[in-house]
Amino acid sequence: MSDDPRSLTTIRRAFEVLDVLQETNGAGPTELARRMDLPSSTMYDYLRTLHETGYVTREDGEYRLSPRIYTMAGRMKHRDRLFQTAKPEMKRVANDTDELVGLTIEHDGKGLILHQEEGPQALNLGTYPGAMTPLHTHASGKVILAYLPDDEAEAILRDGPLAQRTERTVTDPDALRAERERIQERGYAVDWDEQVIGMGMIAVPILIDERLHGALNIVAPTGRVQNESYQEELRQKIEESVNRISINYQYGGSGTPREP
Amino acid sequence: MSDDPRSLTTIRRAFEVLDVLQETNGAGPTELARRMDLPSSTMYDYLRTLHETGYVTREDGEYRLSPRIYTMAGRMKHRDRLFQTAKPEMKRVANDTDELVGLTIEHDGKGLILHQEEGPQALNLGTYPGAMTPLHTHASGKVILAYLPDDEAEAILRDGPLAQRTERTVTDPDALRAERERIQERGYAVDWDEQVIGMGMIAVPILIDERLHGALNIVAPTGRVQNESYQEELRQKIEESVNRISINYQYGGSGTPREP
DNA sequence: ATATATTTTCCGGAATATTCGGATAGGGTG
DNA sequence: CACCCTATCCGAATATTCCGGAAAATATAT
Repeated sequence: MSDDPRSLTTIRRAFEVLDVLQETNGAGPTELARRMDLPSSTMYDYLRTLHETGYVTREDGEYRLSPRIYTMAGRMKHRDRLFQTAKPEMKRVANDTDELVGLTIEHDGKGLILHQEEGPQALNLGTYPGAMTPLHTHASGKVILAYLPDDEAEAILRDGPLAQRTERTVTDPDALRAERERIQERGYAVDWDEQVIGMGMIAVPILIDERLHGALNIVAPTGRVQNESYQEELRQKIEESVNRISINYQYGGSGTPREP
Repeated sequence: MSDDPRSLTTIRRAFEVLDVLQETNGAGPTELARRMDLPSSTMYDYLRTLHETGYVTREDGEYRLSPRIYTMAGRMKHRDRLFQTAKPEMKRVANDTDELVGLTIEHDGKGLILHQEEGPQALNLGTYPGAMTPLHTHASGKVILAYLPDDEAEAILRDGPLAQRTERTVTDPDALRAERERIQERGYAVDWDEQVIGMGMIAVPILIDERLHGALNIVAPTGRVQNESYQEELRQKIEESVNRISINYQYGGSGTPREP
């Protein structure tokens, strides 16, 4: 539990409380104390303090995560230049194609959905902004793997385990290494049924100044993605979109929009 | 600084560090230590621990908030029943009217934008999900004030100060009390130029089981909102939408969607 | 209604985790 | 190469956390 004797256990525990609160969806000191194996008087002190900070709410004896988290995340996203430049483009493509358009970045060796725009009829199979997924399980992640520095990509492939999400998920490191090269040559990646059955994805890297900033992808039902001409059409659309994003990112407006 | 001697200062400080990190957008121990008036060795301990938790990243000596916040907020939102039921309705209205549709909830005496859907051409004047604003400065907030229990509303009006956002912002408590009553009678609120010049808003309460869950609103340029027949049209659309939301909220599907 | 069980909140003192000055190492700049 | 600034490391003092147990509050059972 206390690995490094120099790290502040009080802080580590406080965040563990947040994690547990997220799972329990509202609980009292006793239950939380049980879950974390602490005296409930201690848990009480933690909850009281977390409540003071505003990140935890207390309603009739039940403590839960406070919507203040939304404010922190929202502000951060609002100030993110990649998000700001990508968003209008993603909207355009989503409305144009009526599919689901996603923007994924790498964080901590995993894929994190930074933003998503859905066309009016687009189907969404349970992915949402903020969700983290293993990189090797979908086209966006594989694009990221392909354009990550070799050593980082290799570390991810080597240190596994590489989760098997569906029966089509590629989990063999050598197969994934081969795919990295193919993606680097072609400049995009496609998958279907590898993360979720019925879901296909086309993804291209967002490279700015030679540096990988993320991947833009379109999600469509497997059937449609298998159709080569449609796949080609979608691919062109997101490639164009990425071009505009990278131009606007570099030469575009002020950067940070105003605050309300 | 240390108000209540029984609250855990380590936790309070840790969250203050997060706040400061949010403002600085990347900084080293020394700068952060200066800002919080602490020895930099102490700040180092905090940063090191926050980094361990995963909520802070360290890249070449610069510490910053980690995208992990997105994951926490995203999961929370994804599990929020009000959001889940409102979202498809908001999309429909946004595409139908081509304006900006918002869902605001009350938190800590202020208005918090839980979600926003923009029509393809909708203009967005700097509001974003997660943003918090004083309730008395826009239609959504006033609807919430009107349907909040009297004592809570009164506390907000009494304890001021009521910020003046534009020259049209209503800051007189008595005027706001009168408006509460009018809103309760009519069942909706309208404002223009009260929060942002050029921005008009129509808002209706989301009442489920007699309890206020939030407010749904449409934002449009002041000029369009001043047009009575258009205003009426928009109002009807969000009222219908709220009806569907409240029905689906009560009798709708499973509740929590699947995780990816 | 009354009794009983359970949970939340409060409190004081012991134990120990945090804190801070100072030492060291690392980076950048003229 | 010397200087300055910053990040990191360390050990000892002490202010904080932590826990057991009491009191209040709440829920459940009789």
